[in-house]
Amino acid sequence: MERSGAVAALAALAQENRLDVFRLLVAAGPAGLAAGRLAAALDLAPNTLTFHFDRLRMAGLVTVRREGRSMIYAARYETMNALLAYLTENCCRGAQTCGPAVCEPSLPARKRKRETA
Amino acid sequence: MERSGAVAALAALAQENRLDVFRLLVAAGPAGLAAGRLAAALDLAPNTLTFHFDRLRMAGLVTVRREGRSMIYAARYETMNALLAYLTENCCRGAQTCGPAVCEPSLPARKRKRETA
DNA sequence: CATATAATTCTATATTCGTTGAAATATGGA
DNA sequence: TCCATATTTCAACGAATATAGAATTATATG
Repeated sequence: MERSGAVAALAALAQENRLDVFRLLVAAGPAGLAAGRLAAALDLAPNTLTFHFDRLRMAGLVTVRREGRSMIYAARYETMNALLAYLTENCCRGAQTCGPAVCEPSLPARKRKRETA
Repeated sequence: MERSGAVAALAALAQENRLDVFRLLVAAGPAGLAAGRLAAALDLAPNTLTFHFDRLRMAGLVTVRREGRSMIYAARYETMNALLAYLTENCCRGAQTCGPAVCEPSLPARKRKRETA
């Protein structure tokens, strides 16, 4: 990730409602959540939410897919991890002290190629 | 760290010049850098830089101290790490897959209580 | 087709942001 | 004290941001 992409992602997350949206999507995992459900959960007007979704999407932090009448938004872990990598790039250069700082779905242990159980 | 603090830190970093400033400070370590040196390095007007320093300082991302005629700015790793922790909080809940995501000075291996060498 | 649901688009508006230029403050040295 | 250096403060301005209201598009169902 380069600087402009990092700034875009940071700006997208630098807003209370969007940060809430993104955290809910991260917690929701790859299945994502319908726009309406998020609107209800966060008590936001649907058009306001659309505005915020656009920001998140332009920053590459979420994806959308249509499912019937609903639009399902889901977190893009790849971008999130690239951002974390960019932010920690200048820290403890070369030392292993710094963890990889990765973000993965919260509830992945279902259909994975058997590991840890 | 709570949401408002995270938003403040994200907003502070969500600007090209400020992100550059912060990364240079992170790379510079606890010794920090004089405002003038950063102004020269980034080719920014001194008053513009003051504006950005204020944002970073209000977000708790940097500290200042006077040294002669110069103002020395330094990164606050503590806040940076709290932000990283907040961002990765909802990721792979409970799994060790996610690293600790910490940010420490780049060149610390000098006066530490002997470890790893 | 008519209607309800889900979400988006468009327009407007108050607020905040980033930069600039001029003036002011603080420190150190002759 | 006088002057240069280092940085901040103040005022102004165009640009971007976040929200709200009204109208529109898309999908499903009777």
